Amino acid sequence: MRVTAQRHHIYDAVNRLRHATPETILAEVTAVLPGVNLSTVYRCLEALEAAGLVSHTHLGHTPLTYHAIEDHAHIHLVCEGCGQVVSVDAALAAELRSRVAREHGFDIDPTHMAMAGRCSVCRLGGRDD
Amino acid sequence: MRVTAQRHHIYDAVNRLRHATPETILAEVTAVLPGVNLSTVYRCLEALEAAGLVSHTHLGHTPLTYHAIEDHAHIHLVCEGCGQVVSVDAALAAELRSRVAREHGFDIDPTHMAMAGRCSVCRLGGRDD
DNA sequence: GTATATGCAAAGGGTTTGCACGGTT
DNA sequence: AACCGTGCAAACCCTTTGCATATAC
Repeated sequence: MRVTAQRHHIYDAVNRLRHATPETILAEVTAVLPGVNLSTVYRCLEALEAAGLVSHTHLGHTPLTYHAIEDHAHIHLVCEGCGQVVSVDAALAAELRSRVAREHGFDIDPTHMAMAGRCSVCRLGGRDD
Repeated sequence: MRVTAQRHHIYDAVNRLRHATPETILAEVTAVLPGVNLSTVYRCLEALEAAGLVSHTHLGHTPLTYHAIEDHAHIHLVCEGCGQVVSVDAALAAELRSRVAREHGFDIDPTHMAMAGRCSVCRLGGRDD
């Protein structure tokens, strides 16, 4: 894998940002490397992911989010009320994982897609949307 | 809520199809009601959902899928190898739900977003994608 | 009769692709 | 020198929106 300035800075941006989207990564990288293109960001992220250096999570309605591999061991909870993203320990899904594996032979990765729900504030506040 | 032929047929199509997407619903409805428009499908689904008659699930890379409310009590597992969608009882996530509720005050709806993973076939077959 | 749904066409957001140029190895 | 990565522009897919017409109430 070739080392280019773009890949380097994109990798750095992912490590620096929380819930980094291609757009926020582009903004971050452009500050130090003007002229970078969005499609380059997409292609670099793909390459970095194939190389096992970053990974992505689907949050739902928003664009894909990327994060460093080490940050990966949590489940993302997206509040349908306020959109807030809460991260919780992936170990909380251990029992679900083992039961699904046992009963259905399916190996779940609970970190790859967020789970929807309602945060405490929206739940108590009765916020509908 | 007004009862129109479109809404009626779209509702029927959702009840008939599995993992109904707006496109597959359109095809189904067009067969019996030619000239229906995709945007009508989207708007009707929105109305039916607001009325509590259908609900939708995010499967990941694919378009939204709609289903009848009664069918709703399962978690969708999407295999990253073959794309297969497996449905399992939502009760399997009961412990995860209560722990997250207790520890984070967050009320998870495990049915709204699918969970990614690998089905038994792809796991054993070592399929990468 | 009036408010709401529909069809159509166009726009929108996120992501992917084709191609020629430039940079890494 | 060969190949891979980049910038640019256009295309792509899914979804939403504006507007005039048609329809349910």
